[in-house]
Amino acid sequence: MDEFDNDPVTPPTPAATVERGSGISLWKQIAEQLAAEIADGRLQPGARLPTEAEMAERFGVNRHTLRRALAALSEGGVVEATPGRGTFVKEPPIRYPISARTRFSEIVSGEGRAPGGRFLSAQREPATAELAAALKIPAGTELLRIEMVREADGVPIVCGTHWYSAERCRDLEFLVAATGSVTRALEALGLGDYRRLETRITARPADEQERGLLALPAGRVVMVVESINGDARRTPIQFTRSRFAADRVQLLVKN
Amino acid sequence: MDEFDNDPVTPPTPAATVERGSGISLWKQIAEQLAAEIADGRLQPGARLPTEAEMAERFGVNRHTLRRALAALSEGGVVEATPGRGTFVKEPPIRYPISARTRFSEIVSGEGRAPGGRFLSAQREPATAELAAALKIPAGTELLRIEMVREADGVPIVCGTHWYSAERCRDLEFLVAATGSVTRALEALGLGDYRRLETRITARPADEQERGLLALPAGRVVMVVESINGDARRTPIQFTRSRFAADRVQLLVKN
DNA sequence: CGGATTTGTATATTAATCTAGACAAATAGC
DNA sequence: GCTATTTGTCTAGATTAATATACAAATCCG
Repeated sequence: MDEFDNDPVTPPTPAATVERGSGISLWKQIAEQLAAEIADGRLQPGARLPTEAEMAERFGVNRHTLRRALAALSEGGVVEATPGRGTFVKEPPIRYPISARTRFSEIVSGEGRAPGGRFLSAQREPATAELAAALKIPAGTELLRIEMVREADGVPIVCGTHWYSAERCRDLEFLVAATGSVTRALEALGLGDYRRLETRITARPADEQERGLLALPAGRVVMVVESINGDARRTPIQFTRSRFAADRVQLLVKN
Repeated sequence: MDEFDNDPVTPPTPAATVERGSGISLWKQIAEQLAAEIADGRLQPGARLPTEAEMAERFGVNRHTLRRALAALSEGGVVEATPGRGTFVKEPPIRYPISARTRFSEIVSGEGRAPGGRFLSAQREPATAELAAALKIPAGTELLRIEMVREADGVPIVCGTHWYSAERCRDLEFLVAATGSVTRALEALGLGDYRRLETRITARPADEQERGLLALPAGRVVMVVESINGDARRTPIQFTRSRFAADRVQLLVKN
């Protein structure tokens, strides 16, 4: 038998200990410990961490030291703090593949989250030169413009503008409102099999309207994804400009 | 193709870099890097490290910082520094099993090192009470006392005193001197199959004589191993008191 | 609205880490 | 033995990490 046997001399501490003078700074030790708790699921995404004061006491450390640990985690996008509310484990970004056949609800479901969305507005307007070129139609042709916000588990992910050549889908706006799904509305019109023909991606700070729609604090970034979608014969039928909340989505391009 | 391709933009530095403000102190980073070099064989046991000044420059830190890294390694028994000579990668301790059949030369050979030894002296003396009890003979019986030092790769490992009951092996001392091996000398006397009957282990600081024989600096420790060895019929024929240099040997007791 | 809670920010102080330079002590080679 | 080299030790100062308080600002709840 071992001299130390199995005697539980050390109390079964819930592992909230740091070691001073070890060559690893306290904030780093704390950050690693919290990151581990998040990584192995003891702290679920969306969960609220104890208050800074509580954790500082738990680790036996000053609140400022603990805050530096949180700052490191926040830097790495692992947690997010909001004044007055607390610090929360960040939801992992949705992995959003940009492929020929890309459907929001399928992707979100595939990530184990509940897809949703809001229909904002629909109106008719003439095609600008850019839209006309993208859709290969004469400039000034009347288009149907639809504004939408799409959500996962109730949090907005992307707001987007869709333009349809109006003559090809006269009742689309009503169908979208009725079914709540662009995909299903298009299916009803026999255009269910649309596919991406071209996609352009860029990014910039979210403007005020986007921050409102996506519930983003100031300074956050949106990824702007413009795509031209066509039917089975690769004829352009739709142009979309979507703005994804960059810290909630990771666009995935397979090569 | 990746945007960064395989262009070797960063020069092929021999990995002597440290990161400031990373939450890990410089000395720790250096210690870990050196330990890695030793662990993966880039620095062989016995090899001399560059001078402190050189390494300090290589890592871009002050000599004191580097010294703290070396202190940590020295603490862990990974390196050893001697003034005026340099800092050396420590030889790993010989694993020395204490079993019924324990032969120095076999053990050292088994560790891939060259066994050796020096015969120091032989004299006859009467048995003390302790020796008499161990060998189960009357107190005062004349014993043969032999002093030896045994080495591995030329570095002394253990100095030992052996007592034999003189009448059973009158010419042993000459045979040992001639063959250089206790084992072979005993074999010549038909006592080759001696085995450990009992072993007692303790430790203490090395005295002056031991430090001389084992080339130990002041303050080092010897493990004192007393064993009673017997013949095939378990009759005691030999008592030994060996002093192992504690930092060169690891005694191994299998259970 | 108003109070309680919680994160954010500022300032000052103490402790740990790193730097700088000088010199002593041991070793090796001539 | 003498000199150069290398590790050991000391003192002093600069930089970074951590602590201690205090208060502002945002959020939540009744």
